[in-house]
Amino acid sequence: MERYNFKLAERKWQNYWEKEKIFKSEINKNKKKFYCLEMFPYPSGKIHMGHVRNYTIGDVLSRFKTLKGFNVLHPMGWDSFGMPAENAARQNNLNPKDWTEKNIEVMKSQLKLLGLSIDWDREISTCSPEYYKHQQKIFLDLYDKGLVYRKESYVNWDPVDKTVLANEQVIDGKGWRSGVIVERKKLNQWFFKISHFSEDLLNELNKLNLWPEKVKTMQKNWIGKSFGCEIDFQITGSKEIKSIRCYTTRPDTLFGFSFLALSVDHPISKYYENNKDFIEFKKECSKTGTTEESIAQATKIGFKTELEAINPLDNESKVPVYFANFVLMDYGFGAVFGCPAHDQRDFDFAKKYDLKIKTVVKPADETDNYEVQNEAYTGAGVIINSKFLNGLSVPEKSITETIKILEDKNLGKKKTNYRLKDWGISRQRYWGCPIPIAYDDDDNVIKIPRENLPVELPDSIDLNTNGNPLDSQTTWKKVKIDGKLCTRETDTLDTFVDSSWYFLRFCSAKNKEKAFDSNEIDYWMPVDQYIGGVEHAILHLLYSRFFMRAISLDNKDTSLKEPFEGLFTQGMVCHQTYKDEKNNWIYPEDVFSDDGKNFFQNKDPSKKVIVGPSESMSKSKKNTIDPETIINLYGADSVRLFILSDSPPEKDIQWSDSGISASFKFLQKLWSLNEKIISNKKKFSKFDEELEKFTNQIIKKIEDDLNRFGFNVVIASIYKIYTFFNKHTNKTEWGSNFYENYIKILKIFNPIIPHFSNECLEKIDQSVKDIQWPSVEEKYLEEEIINIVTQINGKKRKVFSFDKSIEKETLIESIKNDDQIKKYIDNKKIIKTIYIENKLINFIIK
RNA sequence: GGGCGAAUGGCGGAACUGGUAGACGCGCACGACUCAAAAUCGUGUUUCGCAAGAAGUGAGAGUUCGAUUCUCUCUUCGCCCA
Repeated sequence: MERYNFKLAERKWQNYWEKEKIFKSEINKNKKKFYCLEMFPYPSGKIHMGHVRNYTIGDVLSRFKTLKGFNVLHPMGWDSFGMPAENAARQNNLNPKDWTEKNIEVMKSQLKLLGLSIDWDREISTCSPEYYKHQQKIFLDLYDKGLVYRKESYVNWDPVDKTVLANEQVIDGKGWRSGVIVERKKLNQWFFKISHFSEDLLNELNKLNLWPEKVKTMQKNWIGKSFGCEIDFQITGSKEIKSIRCYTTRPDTLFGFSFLALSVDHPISKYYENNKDFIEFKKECSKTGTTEESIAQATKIGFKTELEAINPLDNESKVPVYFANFVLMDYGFGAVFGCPAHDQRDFDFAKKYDLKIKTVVKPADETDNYEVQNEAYTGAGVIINSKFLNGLSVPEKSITETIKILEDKNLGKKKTNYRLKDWGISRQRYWGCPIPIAYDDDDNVIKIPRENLPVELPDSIDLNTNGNPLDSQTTWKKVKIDGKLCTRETDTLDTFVDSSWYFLRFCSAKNKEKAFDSNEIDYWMPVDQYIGGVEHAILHLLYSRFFMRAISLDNKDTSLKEPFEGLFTQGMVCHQTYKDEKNNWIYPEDVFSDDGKNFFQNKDPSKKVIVGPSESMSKSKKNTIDPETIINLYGADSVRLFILSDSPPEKDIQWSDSGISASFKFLQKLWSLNEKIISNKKKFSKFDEELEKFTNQIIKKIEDDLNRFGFNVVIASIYKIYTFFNKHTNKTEWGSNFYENYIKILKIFNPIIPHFSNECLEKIDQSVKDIQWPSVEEKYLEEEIINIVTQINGKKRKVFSFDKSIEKETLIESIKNDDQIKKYIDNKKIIKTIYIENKLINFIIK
C-alpha cells in the first residue's frame, strides 16, 4: 500500500486547474450566480496564516457553491498602493513599483500552492495605471456630482521630517521616526462628501440581514446620529459680536450653563489674531493631536475672553466665554455650552478655572437637594433647579420638551447631527493614485481632461527628500491644459479609495474603456459573500458602501447601493509567544521542548525560553508560522483541514503543531481507507440500509453546516465518516450500495480537501469535471426507530426505543410497566404527564 | 466611562427553534504489533464513588414539567468607541 504523496497530487491538480482554466468565470444567464470575495491582500512580501484562513474559508464556500450548481465568480487582486512600499523602497534604495511587483509574484505563487479556486484571468493590481486610470475617472465623476470638494483641514505634522503623518504613525503624540511631538497643521485637502449619505448609510444597515450584528452596531455608532438643538446665545462685551450659535444634545441642562467654549478656529477668533496671549494659547492647542482620543485625554485648557453669553432661558444669568482646546471646529459649530454638573469634560474645565457647578439633574432615587460631587452626573433622572423644566424625566421627556420650548420662543431649533465626518482623501505621499487635478496661477481647480488620463506616477523618484517626493518633481508637476500652464496636485489618494470599488472592477477586469461594464455588474453584483477581518468593520466597509452610492447617484447604468449582500468576519490566527532571558522575541522554530513544559533554544539548548501568552501572529512578536514551510511539510489539504477544524471561523484560532500533524495523519488514514476500498476483493451482500441512511444524513448535515459557516463541525462530520466507512469495510461483506455511497462522500470532500478528493475520485475511475453536490433522499433522513427519553420530575432515568408507528397510549403504558420506571412511580401519584412526540416523556409524581 | 460579545472536561470546542450536556479533535492512560523505540491499530477518558448513585455548562436568583439555551443582578475576559 502506498502512502499519500501530497506533493505529487497537489502539483498535478494545480496544474490541471490552471491548464484547463477550470475556474474561469463568464456570464451565464441560465445559471444563478454567486460572487464570493475575500478582502484582497496588501503585497507586503509573503502570505501569512491570516491570509491562509481567510482564503481557505472563501475557497471552501466557492467550491461548495460551484458543486451546488452556481456560476461562481471568485477573483483575486492586490491592494498594492501604500506606505510600506514607500518605506521599504527608501530603506533598500529600490523603486516602490519593483518592490511591490516582486512581492506580488511571490505571494501569487504561494496562493496557488494553497489550491485556491481563483479566476486568475481577472487579477487586478491597484497600483497599475490600468486600474487607477479608471479610479481617476471616477474621481472626476464624483467631482462633477458635487461629492468631492477641497477645504483647509488639519493634519498630523512632523516638524523634523517635515512630513504629514497618518494617525497610526503617531505614537503617544510623537512621530514614529523622529520621536518629536507632532503638531497640528492646516493644509488644503480633498474630501469626499460621505456626509451626504449619512442618513442612508445608517438606515440601510437594517436591510443587511446577512451581516454580523456586531459590525452593523459598530457602523451605527460610527455614524453616530444624535438629536439635539442649535441655540443662538446673545453675547455682551463686544461691539462686533452679537451672538454665537452652539449645537448641543443636552439642551435640557441649560439651567446648569456656566461657560461657553469655542474652538480656536471659530470664526470669531479673527478678533484675537493680534492678541499675543491668544497666539500663545493657540500654539499650545496645536500640540494636541487631531484624534478624538488624544483630545479627550489631553488636559483641558482655556483662554478667557472679555465676552459674556446670556442664558436664553434666564436673561439674568451671564457666563464667561472661553476658547478651549477640547472643542473642535468639525463638531457642531465649533462652539459648545458648558454644563459642568452633567458633562465630564465641562466638569474638568470648570474645576480648573473655578467656574460654577450647578446641578440640574438628579438620579431618580435622590432628593431635590442632590448635588454633584466629584464627577459629572450623566445618567438618567429628573430635572431640578430649572424653574419651568423641573420634574421632567431625563432623558425621555426633558430633551424634546426643552427643544419645544426653545423653538416656541424662537431661541433654538431642533437639529440632527452626525458624528461621521467627510472623508479626507489627500495623502502627501508618492506611492498612491495621483489626484487628476491641476491648479492655474490663481489656484483655481482645473480638472485633467478625461482623455489625458491616467495621470501616471513618475517612475524615477527621489524618496529621500523631506515631505512629499512628488513636490520636488518639477517637470512632472507642470502640465498644459487648454493652453494654460498649470501645476499638478501632488497629493495622492488615500489607499482606502483603491479598495472602495475594486469589487466592481473584478466584474470586468480587462475592460479598457470603462471601469466596469453595466452588463457585467448587473449580473455579478452585489457580492454575495464578502469575507475578511473584523478590523475593517468600519472604515473599508463604510467607504465601499459610500462609493457604491456615490457611483449610483444619477447613474442610468446602475442603481445599486449595497455592494456586499453577505459579510463574514473571521477571527485571527494566534500563536504562543517566546522570549529569551534578555526579553528578546524568539521565533517558534528556534524553540524546542522535550516535555511540553520546559522550553529551550535550538541554537543553544542550555538557554531557557520564557513562554508568553498566545497572541495574534505578528512579525514584531516573531510568533509567526510561515505558511509555505508548512505546506511543504504537510501539504495544502492538511493545512486547509486544520485551519478550519479547531475553532469556529469567526473566533480566534490557536495554531498548534499537534493540530496540523493530526490533520496530516488523518489524511493518511483516509488514504489507506481509499487504498483498501480500491483493492477490494470482498463480496457484496444486499442493499445496506444503514449505510444509505448514514451517507444521506451526514451529507445533509454537512450541507447545512457549510451554509452557516460551521466549518469546524463539518470537519467533525468528516472524522465520523472515516470511522463509519472504516468499520463497514472491516466487515466480510459490503453493502451492494457501497461504491455509490463512497463516491458521494468523495465528492463532498471536494470543497475542503480538493486535491485529495480529485485524486481519490480519479483512482476510483470517476470524472473530476463538473462534479455535483450529491442530492439527499428525504426518506433516508427519517428514522423508523424513535428514542424516548424518559424523565421522572424532569430528571432523565432511562431511554426507550420504539417503532415509529407505535400508538401514544401503548407507548406510555409500556414505559410505565418497565421495571426500572416502576421503581419510581409505584406508590406515588402521577399528577402530570408531559409527552413530546418522538422525543421525550416526563412523569411528574408526588 | 459607554456599547457589543463571550465564559461548557487537562486543552480547542459540540449541542438545530428550551427536551439524553461534553459530538469531533488534541492530550493522557492502558492494551496489541516490536528484541526495543518510533509509526500504526484497538480500548478508555467530566468530577466524586468499589458500586448503586450523586453533582455538574463563571457566581447568584427567576420563569418552566424541564434551562448551556430565556429574564435579572454580579464577576472575569475580549473587541469597539471614548
